[in-house]
Amino acid sequence: MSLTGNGPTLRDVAVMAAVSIKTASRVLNDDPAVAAPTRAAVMEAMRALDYQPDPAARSLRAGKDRLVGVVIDSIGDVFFAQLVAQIEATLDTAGYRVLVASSNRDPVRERDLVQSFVSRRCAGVIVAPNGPDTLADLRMRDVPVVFVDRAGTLAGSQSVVSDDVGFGRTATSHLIAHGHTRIALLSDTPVIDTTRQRHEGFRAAMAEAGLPVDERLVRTDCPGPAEVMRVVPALLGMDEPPTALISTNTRLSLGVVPALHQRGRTDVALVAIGDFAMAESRSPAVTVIDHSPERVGDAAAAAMLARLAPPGDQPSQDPTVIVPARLIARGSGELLP
Amino acid sequence: MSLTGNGPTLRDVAVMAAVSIKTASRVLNDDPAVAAPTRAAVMEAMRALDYQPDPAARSLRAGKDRLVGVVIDSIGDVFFAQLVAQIEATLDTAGYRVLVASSNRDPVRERDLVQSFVSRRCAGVIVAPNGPDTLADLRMRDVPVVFVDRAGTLAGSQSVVSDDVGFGRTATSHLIAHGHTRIALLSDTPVIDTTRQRHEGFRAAMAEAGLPVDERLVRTDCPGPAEVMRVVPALLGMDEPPTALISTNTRLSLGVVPALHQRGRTDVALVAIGDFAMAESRSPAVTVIDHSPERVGDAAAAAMLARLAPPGDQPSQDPTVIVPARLIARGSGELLP
DNA sequence: TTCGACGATGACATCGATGACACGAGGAGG
DNA sequence: CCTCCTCGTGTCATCGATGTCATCGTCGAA
Repeated sequence: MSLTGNGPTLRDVAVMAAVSIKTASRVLNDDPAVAAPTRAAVMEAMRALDYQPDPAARSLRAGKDRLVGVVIDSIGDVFFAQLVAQIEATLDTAGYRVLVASSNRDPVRERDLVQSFVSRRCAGVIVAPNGPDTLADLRMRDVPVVFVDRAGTLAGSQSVVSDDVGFGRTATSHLIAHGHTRIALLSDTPVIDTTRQRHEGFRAAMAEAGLPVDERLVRTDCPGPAEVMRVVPALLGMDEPPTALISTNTRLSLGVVPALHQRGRTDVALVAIGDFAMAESRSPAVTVIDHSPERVGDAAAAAMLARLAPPGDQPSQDPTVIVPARLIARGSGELLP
Repeated sequence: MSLTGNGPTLRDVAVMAAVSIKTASRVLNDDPAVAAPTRAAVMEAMRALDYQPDPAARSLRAGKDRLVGVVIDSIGDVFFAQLVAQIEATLDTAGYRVLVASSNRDPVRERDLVQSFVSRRCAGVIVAPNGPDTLADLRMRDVPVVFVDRAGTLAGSQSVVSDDVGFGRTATSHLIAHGHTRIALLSDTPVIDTTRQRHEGFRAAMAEAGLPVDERLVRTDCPGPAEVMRVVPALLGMDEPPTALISTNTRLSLGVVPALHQRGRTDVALVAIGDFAMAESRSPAVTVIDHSPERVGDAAAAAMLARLAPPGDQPSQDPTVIVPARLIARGSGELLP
């Protein structure tokens, strides 16, 4: 009597087909060394019993499971939700299942989650890292790791990131091209890799144009929409207020847009990094830099599948894949000072 | 030599502590029948080796895994993303991991996913069902099922849904109270349970007010924002156009709002079912009925944990938990005809 | 005719952990 | 002083599948 009350096992299939368990297992694994009639009998039995292999047993014996762990900041964040959706879709075609967990930006939790995924025999792990070397010293059992959104450091791993420097640079030079010289940058802490790089792009573009950076306009104290709604009025109330704003991520845009709206400031130029729902239907419509979660997710999943493929046809990829920037001009970024 | 190159096993711990594997296992499972010094020695060994139990082996032997499968329409959908985030957070406190998969509204895929989760020995499954009886005839092994968002039918299961009839009724009577009599309902197909119930609430409110329902204003042909953007102008172009709109879900609101905006129609009343980012910062701000994914998710996870608790302290809950409606008046729903 | 090769299949151990049950030591009760 | 019981612990089988190696025909080559 089965403890689990579970469905039929390979043993049941074997009995019904009058072969040994091993032979049934061979059929299950497409082992060519099975005579055609035998194979047919086994397959028939599997169908008749509606047999389904037990992943736990397989995983235990084989040491691998068709499972990919995904650790991101939060599954509730729109960007990551769409990222995961795409990862799931791409991996699904290869028969992999997705285990998700939110790190809440906590490097320790991130580490623990990855370790637990590895212990769980995940075939691979996709991680949005919170800082450098978060995964150092883990017993990785050669489980392939792909970092997304932010580059990670780990021997043999691969990163799929966006062109964050390009994001910052493109947004900035777009505004400069429209005559702006006092440009404010709204961002969370530059501890985050992507944030730092967007800053870098901003400064590079300013330098290239020979413009000075007023540090009072570089705000790194905006973790979320609530803070932004306080910071924007403060900026606009300065003696020499900025004529243009750059919102460095979608979460912040969700604060910048209402803040401007509340004050009826349709004259302040704005470029948002990361597209968002209804950006098109504002007045003016919001110019954004498309930070497509789908493209990043698809690239990450593809990279993972490549590493999961049987060794030999390893495409030996670049250690870092960069998804490029794309500016979508809609009006708010084209306002003149 | 281990096939997996994995970390230490219980055997290693046992050897180091100079006890049998079984005793080590007892310590691991908090079996009281272990002498204090022995327990201490084993724990010390576990710490020293940084031992981590193998979920696959446990799951195989015990027939259960600390994993809860979640099957929703799409993890990319904001509503479900937040729902899952909350589920994850609540389950995490009890040490459960989340396995997610998107059904894409396909009942067959939904069925397969649930079956695969059950075969995988998930301790429980949370499902947003796509139609009645989608899970009939599955070998469920007594795995508890909790349906979310839409009620499901399955012996012994539980549903956590929103008060969808109430959503429809509240939205409608709110508009009626502000003098509207020609109210258009924008929705996707009433095959979806929640949609049907919102319709029901709409008709009930109309009937209670003694108002006739003009069937031309009841649009069930809006699967997404794109269609809505065609339908809204068509409605407003009628001989006797509606003076108020009800958007029955967030996805549609993302089309209704731009559609009205494009035409500068700030005079049309609107109540949206489901809150969304920046609903507050429109002109007029959008009156919504808060369809809080967090509350639904938390209730679902709590219900699951209750069923997962050791039998005996089963709180014998209601088969259906209903999260109530809450209208947030912001302006657009209070416009007069 | 005999032997080696090969094709098809099965017996058995194994992955890491837990359940059933047995066993030895020591204390209580007759 | 001898049972009987309890406590702490160990032995063995088991969960469901797969790797290793043995076995048994059968057929072609010497």
